[in-house]
Amino acid sequence: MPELPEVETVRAGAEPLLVGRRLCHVELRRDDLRWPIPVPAVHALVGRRCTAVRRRSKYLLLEFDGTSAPVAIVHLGMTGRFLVEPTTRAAPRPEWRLHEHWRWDFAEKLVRFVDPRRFGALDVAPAAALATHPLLASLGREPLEPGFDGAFLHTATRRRRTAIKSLLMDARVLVGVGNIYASEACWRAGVRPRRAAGSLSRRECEALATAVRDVLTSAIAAGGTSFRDYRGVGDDAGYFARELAVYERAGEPCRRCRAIVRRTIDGARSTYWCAGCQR
DNA sequence: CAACCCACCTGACTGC
DNA sequence: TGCAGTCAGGTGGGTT
Repeated sequence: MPELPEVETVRAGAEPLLVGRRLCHVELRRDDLRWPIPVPAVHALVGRRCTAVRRRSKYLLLEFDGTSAPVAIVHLGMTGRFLVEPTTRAAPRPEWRLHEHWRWDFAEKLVRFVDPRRFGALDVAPAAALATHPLLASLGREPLEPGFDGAFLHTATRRRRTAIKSLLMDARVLVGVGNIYASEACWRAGVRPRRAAGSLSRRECEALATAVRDVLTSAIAAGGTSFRDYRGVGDDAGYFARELAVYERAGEPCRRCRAIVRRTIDGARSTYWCAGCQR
C-alpha cells in the first residue's frame, strides 16, 4: 500500500493533530501484527505528551516526552490506515471493526489503526536506541534529503547486476520507493526497469535520481496514490493516481511517445514501462 | 555478499 | 450463486 508519499502524507496530517497532546488511554485488541507488539511498553506511553511526528523510510515515528523519550514506531504494511478523528465522531464503518487492531485516545483526538492484512507493525523504543533498532539500523538514504543524488546512485549501482527497478526498491540503498514509484521513476528517466543497475551511465543516474525526487515530491503534493487501500488520516483518498504515467496503464498509450504501455512480471511484482521511450 | 524466492494475511476480482 | 485461482502498493528471512 503506502510508499514514501503516502506515509509522508499521513505524517504531515497527523502532526498538527497530535503534537502537544497527552495520550490518555490505549486499547490493544491483539498483541501482534506482523511482529509481536510490546504491550507493556505501549501502555507505558499513557500519560505522556506527543512531542513530534516524524518519518524515516516508510515508518511513522511518534515521539513522546518523559523518561527515556519513548518513540512509537508504526508501519502501515500494505493495507494499514492510521486514522485520526475527533473523539466524538460517530462509529467508523462496520467492516473496519474486525481489522481495527489498536486505538489511542489523545483526549480530543482518537487514533485508530486499521490493517486487514496485518503486515503493519507497532513497536516502541527509546529515542536514543532508534539508530540501532533492528527495523531502522540498516536503512539507506532518504531520497528527498541531501545525500541522495546522481553521484550517490552512480556509486551505489557500480558492479550491481540486479535490475535497476529492484535496486530502487532496495531499502538498504534508498528508502521509500515501492512498486508504483519505481516504475514511474524509471519511466520519467527514460530507463528500462530491467536494465542492469551497473550499466547505467553517470548521466542516466543523474536523470534517475532527479526522477525519483520529482515523482515523490509530486505525489506528496497530491496527497499520495489511492489505488486500493491507502487513505490519509482523515480517511481521505490521495489523487496522484491520475498523474501516473505507466503504473496500471498497461495497454494504454504512453503519455510521451504514444507507444503501448507494457506490463511485465519481475519476482511476482508487476512492472510497467514503455518500450518506445525507455532505453 | 548478491540475487532470488518465500512467507506473512485478507479481500477483491475473474473465470468456470 | 459458488468456488478456485489470482493478484495487491512491504519486507525480513532463508536459500542458492
